[in-house]
Amino acid sequence: MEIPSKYDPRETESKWYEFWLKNDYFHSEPDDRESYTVVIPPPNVTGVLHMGHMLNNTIQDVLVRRARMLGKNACWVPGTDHASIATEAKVVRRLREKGIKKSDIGREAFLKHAWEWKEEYGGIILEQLKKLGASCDWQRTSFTMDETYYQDVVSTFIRLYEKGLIYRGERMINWDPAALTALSDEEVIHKEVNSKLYHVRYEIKDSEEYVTIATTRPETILGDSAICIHPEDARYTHLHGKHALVPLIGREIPIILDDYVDMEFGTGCLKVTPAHDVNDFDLGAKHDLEIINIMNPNGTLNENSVLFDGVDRFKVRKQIEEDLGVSGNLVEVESYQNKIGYSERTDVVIEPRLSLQWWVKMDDIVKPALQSVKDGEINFYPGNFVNTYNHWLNNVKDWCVSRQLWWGHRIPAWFYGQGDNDFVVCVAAEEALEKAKVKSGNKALTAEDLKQDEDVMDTWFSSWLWPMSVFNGLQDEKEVSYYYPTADLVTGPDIIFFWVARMIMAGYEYRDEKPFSNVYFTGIVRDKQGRKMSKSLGNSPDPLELINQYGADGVRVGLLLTAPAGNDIPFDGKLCEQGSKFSNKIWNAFRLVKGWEVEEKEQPLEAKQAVKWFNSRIGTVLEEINDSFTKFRLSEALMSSYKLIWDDLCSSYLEAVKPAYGGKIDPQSLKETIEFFETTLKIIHPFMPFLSEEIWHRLADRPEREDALIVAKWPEQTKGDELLQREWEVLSEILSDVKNQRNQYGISPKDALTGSVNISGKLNQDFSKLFKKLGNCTIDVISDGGDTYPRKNGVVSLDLGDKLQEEEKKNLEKELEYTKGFSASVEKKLSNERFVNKAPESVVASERKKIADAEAKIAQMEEKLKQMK
RNA sequence: GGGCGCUUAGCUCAGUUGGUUCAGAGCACCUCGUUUACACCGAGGGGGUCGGGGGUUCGAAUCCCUCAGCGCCCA
Repeated sequence: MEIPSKYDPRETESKWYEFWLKNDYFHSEPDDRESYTVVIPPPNVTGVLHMGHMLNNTIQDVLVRRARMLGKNACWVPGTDHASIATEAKVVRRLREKGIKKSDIGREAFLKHAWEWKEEYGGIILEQLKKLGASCDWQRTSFTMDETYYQDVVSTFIRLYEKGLIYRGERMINWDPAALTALSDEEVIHKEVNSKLYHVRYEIKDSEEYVTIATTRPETILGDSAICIHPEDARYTHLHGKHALVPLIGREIPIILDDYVDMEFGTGCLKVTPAHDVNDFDLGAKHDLEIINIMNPNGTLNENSVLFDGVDRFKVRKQIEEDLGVSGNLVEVESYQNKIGYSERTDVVIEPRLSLQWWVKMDDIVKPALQSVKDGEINFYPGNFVNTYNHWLNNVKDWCVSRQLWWGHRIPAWFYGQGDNDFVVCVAAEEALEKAKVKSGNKALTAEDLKQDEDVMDTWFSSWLWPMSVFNGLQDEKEVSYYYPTADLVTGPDIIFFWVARMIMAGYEYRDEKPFSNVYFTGIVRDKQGRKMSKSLGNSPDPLELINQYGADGVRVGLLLTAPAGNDIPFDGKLCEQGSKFSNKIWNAFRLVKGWEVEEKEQPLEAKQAVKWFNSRIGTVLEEINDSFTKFRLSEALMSSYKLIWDDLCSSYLEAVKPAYGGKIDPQSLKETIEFFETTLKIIHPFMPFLSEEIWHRLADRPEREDALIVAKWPEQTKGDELLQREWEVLSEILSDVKNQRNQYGISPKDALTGSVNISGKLNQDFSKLFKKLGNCTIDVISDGGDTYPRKNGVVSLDLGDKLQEEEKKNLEKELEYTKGFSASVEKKLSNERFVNKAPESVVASERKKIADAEAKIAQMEEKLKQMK
């Protein structure tokens, strides 16, 4: 019987994970049970496990494990995302370190390197999740560039193109000069920065006059096409119809009129640069202005800038400030705060750029997505994200889905000529040729004349198919019709638009059905100071190190203890410590029970009472826990379970049934105790899978596959007996009084005490044996004979001898004062005529009852005090 | 600039439709304790004008207005 007094998770965790894997408990096949499906938010193949993954996947595992125990066919699909930009950037860097340039080796060779990279690093996070206990169906591990998945993405592009939902168009896009690709609006992060507002004057042609504009980007004046003023701006009426000269280069540009200009802002004059600003582009289109593109894709200026061919945009900004100063065109430079767009992936300043790209038309595809959330078909937890969601969908712009990258799903468009419209869209080259012949009317076209679009699609254009494609749902109904719609999605609110909204759109587009019923948005894991955890700050603990230190169970508990849905988690190792202490507590409760020796005898009354009480507690608490789960209040479900085990099972129940030192236990109590233990292990299993499985197998021999805790049946919910529990509370309150007074007067627990206590209502059970056992005291419980829920009146009065009577008197007086105060407050309420007249009858009656109770109590106490004198 | 949300004990948060003295939990803190599962423990204790102000109501942490501070999203 050498069970160590400290629980060591390191010894058990790997053992049980192996066991679960070996017995295939995580694997799901469609059958006649209800399905419960969760798809993992696929981590990037570039990533490493961080605290966010830990939280997110702990939550998923808790939900999945509980669903499995509820008898559902639980299926949690893991996988990874190819992360087009991020991965390509990493591969490019790695190649560069080897002295290889992407453009030199060409597409095919580059992709070979990328795949190698993916094979090397792609599965790291998933492997790490196993340490956490994640019960994913590893046989179903998916990757967004698996062959069938690739086909799905391409066919989706074609499908939407053929439905007229995808089009090719030249528009202003967000250009990432580092990654050399277009980005969608969602991939641009706007940051507030300190910049400068340059006031620059332009000479008016054929006059001595100047007009002054303000700009934060002086380098773009080289691409100016006009100066714009408000038609009603009296200050500039004389300039109508004139021309200005661009400083330094003297190019002539018109002065145009448009009420778009804000007369209040700056000087009321606006320079217009259609090629480099979204608003200017619109203005340019309206006024038919020349579009002068002065920038290369990599962010250097080109020959159209006349002066700075090949020089980087930020260098030019500095240089041109100097040059404008010398030429006398720089009027003023003021410091200025504005928001600048940065690339989410490369963190360089985004360049608005006119470009020919592929777009998804959003206005129709968005409708069912709005509707389903509005109708409650899909529920968000916490619910207030619905507002954010609606706001985005109602204001959404078309989605730029082409990326000038190689790593990803190549756009299935085939060009046969130089015209913007000289292309066909289909999967394969042969088919494309046939289509091209028809479209062009040129029967002589050959395969050599066709050129596939060089670009790939936005990564989110593949991951929006995730809940369907992981079941091969675009190609085969067999599995998808069973697993789809999935049940719960657990993800961060930061990708509500990127991913959640688009999955909903794709779901309705393909299956006319939601992809999931519930979306649980987790918070962000922050450090103690509230900062987001990041590699650069170095404030993130190493998750695997944490698991090593506290055990996976401890970390899981620590993460969930203070994590209501949507709230950020100020992470503190202390929380995990609490988790591991809890593990140890359960472990020692198990040691206690395991150490009991049996003796044939009647079950003592106190044990019977404890059994009845704890059984009732389980009913009540389980109801709370189940309710918390349906509301996705996981931290509350955990806390209820925590208290059920620590307070009710360990502190109360086990103390009540455990045999006296050296004594043995009766068989009935042992049997019932073990059953209770098993029930609590089931309840805690979703949160603490390893420890619970370990003890489960130590409590009994369980050789069969279906005997394991992971597939045990979640406890039936029974109704708790409130009166019974109330009586037990009175018992605890009385014992607490006794202990308190022992403490106060320095009376050893070994000295037996006698005393009495008044209660209102009555106890249906005789607790004398429990008083003796738990408090080493004999207490005369004096009931007032009422029929309400029992309630302790006043402090237990102990026979303490004369010298302690003063103390007791003081207590009694304190209690009396309190009760009088209480009585007075109720009295006051009742003496308020408006209350008596307007409040409901039942409320008034209950107030009257309170008075009556209090007065009886006061009378008792006063009587007692009199006796003491 | 537009939108959403938050402010309750030292910390992190509960507080359902206003109604028992309803101001709670966990942790932290303080005191005591090596009692025979566990010092990763046990017993006990202190601690909040529910951000400020105003209003509605018989009654407000809860509903309304306003001010202050904070957070997030979008432009």
